[in-house]
Amino acid sequence: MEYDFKAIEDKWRGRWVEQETYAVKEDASRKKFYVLDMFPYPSGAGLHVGHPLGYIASDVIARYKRQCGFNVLHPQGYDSFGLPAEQYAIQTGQHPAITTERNIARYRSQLDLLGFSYDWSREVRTSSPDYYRWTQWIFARLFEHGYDHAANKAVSISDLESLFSQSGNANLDWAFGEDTLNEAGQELWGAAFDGHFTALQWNALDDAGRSDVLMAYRLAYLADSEVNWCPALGTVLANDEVIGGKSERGGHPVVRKKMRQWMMRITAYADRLLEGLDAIDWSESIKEVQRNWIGKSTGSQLRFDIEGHAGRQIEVFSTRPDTLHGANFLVLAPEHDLVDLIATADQRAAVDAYVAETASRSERDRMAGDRGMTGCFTGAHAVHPLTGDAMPIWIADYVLAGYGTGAVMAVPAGDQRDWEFAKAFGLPIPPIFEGHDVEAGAESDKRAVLCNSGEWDGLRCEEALPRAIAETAAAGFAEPRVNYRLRDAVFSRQRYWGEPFPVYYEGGVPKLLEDQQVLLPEVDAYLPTEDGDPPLARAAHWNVQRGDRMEYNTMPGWAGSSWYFLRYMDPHNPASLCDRSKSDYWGQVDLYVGGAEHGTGHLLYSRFWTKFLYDLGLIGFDEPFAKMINQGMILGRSSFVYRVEGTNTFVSFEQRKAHRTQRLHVDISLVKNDVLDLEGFKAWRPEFADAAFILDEHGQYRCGSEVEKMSKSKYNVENPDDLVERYGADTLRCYEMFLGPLEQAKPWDTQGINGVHGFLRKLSRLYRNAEGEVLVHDGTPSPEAERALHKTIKKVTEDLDRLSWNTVVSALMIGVNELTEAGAHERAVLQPLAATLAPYAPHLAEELWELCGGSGSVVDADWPKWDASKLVEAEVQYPVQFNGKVRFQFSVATDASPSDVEAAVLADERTAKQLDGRSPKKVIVVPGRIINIVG
RNA sequence: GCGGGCGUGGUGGAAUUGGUAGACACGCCAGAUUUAGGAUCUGGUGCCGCAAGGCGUGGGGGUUCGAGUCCCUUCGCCCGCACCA
Repeated sequence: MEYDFKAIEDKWRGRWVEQETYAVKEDASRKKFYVLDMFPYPSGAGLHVGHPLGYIASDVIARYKRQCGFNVLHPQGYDSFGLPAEQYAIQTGQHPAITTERNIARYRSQLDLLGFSYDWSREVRTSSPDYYRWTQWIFARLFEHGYDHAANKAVSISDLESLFSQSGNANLDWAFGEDTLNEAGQELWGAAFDGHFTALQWNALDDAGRSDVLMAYRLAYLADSEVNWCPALGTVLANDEVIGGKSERGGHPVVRKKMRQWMMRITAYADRLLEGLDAIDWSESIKEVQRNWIGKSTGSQLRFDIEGHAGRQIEVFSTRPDTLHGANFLVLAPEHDLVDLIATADQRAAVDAYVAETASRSERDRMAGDRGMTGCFTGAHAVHPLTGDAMPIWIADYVLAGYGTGAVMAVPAGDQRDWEFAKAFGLPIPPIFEGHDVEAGAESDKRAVLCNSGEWDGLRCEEALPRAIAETAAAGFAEPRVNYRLRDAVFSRQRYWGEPFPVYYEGGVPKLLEDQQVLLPEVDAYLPTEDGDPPLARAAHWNVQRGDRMEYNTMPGWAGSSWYFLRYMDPHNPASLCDRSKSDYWGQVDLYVGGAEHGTGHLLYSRFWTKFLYDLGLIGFDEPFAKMINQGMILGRSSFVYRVEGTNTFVSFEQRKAHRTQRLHVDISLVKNDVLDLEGFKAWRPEFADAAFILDEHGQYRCGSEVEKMSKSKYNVENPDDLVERYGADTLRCYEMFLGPLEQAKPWDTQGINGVHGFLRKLSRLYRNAEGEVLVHDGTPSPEAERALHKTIKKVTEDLDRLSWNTVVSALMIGVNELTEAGAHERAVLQPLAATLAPYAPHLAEELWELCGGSGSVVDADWPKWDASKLVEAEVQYPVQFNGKVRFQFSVATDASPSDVEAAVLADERTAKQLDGRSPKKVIVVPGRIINIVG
């Protein structure tokens, strides 16, 4: 056999393990390259052909860069804490560690089949105590740090304590959140301090009081917050784990509930997370998702007095204070604190009814899309700060309680929603833009020129806005303000299978427990206790290690995945999470490959933790992933049969319309070219054993088909193990890359794999014929063979440099086709060809490299360089256009100058024929490309 | 509604800075070979036309000697966010 892929792949897989081919070490004399895959959650289902796509792509680049002389770090590991293993544990009593271990073993065996160049000695697992020890350590540092906006970095809480004891909290610009304090803390903050305290007051506080105050400054803090509680899963979910009111995993209902939770003050980093996006090479769509998620808006916070409520004011955030002259009413969210206070007697019943109605229908209606404007007048009025005019105060559910201050100043001439509200309730629309027809809709164009706006008349937004922000602030009724949509992240989960917190409580005060590692305890069941405490509360000897009790919650799935890329650099370090010398050497991930579904989760949190670790001086860079590529999904091609209703008769695709039919998925292994294997179908499932068929004119049963997501229930899953068995790993690797651009979603088509398999076979035949005789010899290659080789090297190199994985396979195919035609069997050609093939088909490349007498492993073979002089042909063929249409081909010496070419082509008889007596107006010669004659 | 992306043969796709549109494959057609296997080899294959030639990158318009590529406009599809003040 000329291409015995099975023997070849077994042989080299074994050698690589034996010789530790893929182990890497730091080497200061060499340039590094770090290629990383998003590590998988080891699910029980195993891999389908879609999963390895990104791994193959990153492996190709890792191997290419290594051949180019880089010291390449290309590790793999497992995100092994998570819900499915826990769910399985609840059902079966099986410890999640055992399930996880088994799934990892299965994953590993499947990955090993594909010939990846991972350095497995660096494997990490987030659920291993040696790993989560450092996740806990990072948490502890977050607990011990706050964020100083003046210094624009994380700063130690102990520094803050000494500042407090010297001068209270005056003049500090640290990130804090008074609204997330617990009751005692809010009491202290509001009643005792009114937001400000002196050194004297601070020094007089007891341990619990100080803890309450400091909590408002910590980056990891405890707060009574509204959380997404999922009763079915018995746990809290982060916002990005809730989709349309249902849990992302399992689709269970989620409700809002107030709970005391650990939180992460990611909002402190909002600005840096936003700015950092400009410096990284990610897809515009993911950057945009993150920008939207952070949702920064700049403007003013304005205060409006309320008629008849001296001392009370309504605070409003606006990005367009320059339109203040057009504001003629206020709108509060129905949940706003002041609604109850200001509603007048005659409007109270209506207000109460509207508030109740909003509360009851909020969930479902929020999803319903556009509803008409609803709202209700409170009867109260505010005072316009510039004109003193009375402004009616309304409530409406288009104003969200959770954003800004939960109140807006309505400018119907400038905001479409305000305009619609004004129209719906017959409120006036004061014009504030020159030439604007207020009946036609709001003026959203920022280039519109203001009028009826006092000193700002004649200005556009660009000039008026900064003045408005400054002047309203100077006038004393507003302050410049930046608002974010980003919320702090909930960091507690009521689960078993996650990192335990290194925290105990003493008199209700949380303290770090760090002189020994807090390990995940054994429990008798993986469910909450009868009191509703999380599963960890069941652990009898564990739950009081110090103080009164341990923290029973565990950390969310994203904790371990927020820093794993660092641990690969120094995976076994017992003294620190990653030695600074190692992280300085390996640095940022140069290429990160993974799915796009983590835009607001993993990819935001890991940026946040990276910036924090940078602030602490633990690493020297503050963005983890310099460049990222998101692979598209590989879709399955499902096949369908059509059962005539109420019978066991199946009708072929074309004739199905003549019957009332039911469409059923059929296993794709029973279908070839849309034609059903009838006997196979009958044997597939018992109920089809006596199936009858209505066939088409060729006597065949033709199936319908559709491209959908791969899933077991659709019987359209292609399994990589089977394909490796039939075609070999090298074929599968090449084929997955050949399918199309990596980032694009594309359907899987098993038939196409034959073409790629044939290519590798044809390539093998250059080296060894069907009888197994070696054809490689030391003769001098023909110019055609050399040209084919160097053309291929050039194309493959350039394509890999621009990460165009799919076109590389085409280039190799063309090269092999040309070399076959040229009968090239010379070592001088075939040895570099093997090196060029190595990133895509490493097993076969090793075999052929060895066969050519190459030294060492092809993995370390120098990447071949193309020789431009070998590419030059004596003559160039020019397509000759007349008025833009190609009429004939014209050969001319390569070294002819453009004017020589012009003269030669004009002298050609075919040119005369095309011109038919006319004289050319213009002749364009693009050297090496094209000739265009106008005339 | 807003944001991002994409529309090229029967299919996946190629065309990197404007320079022969459809490379490379799949599929299909024809032939060869082979005691039917999901094998191999050769040739053909965008559309119309016998041909010369014409038409062709969702549609319309423009810039240019030349447009899949740039500009304007319009239609359709996919993804994300969704009343963010």
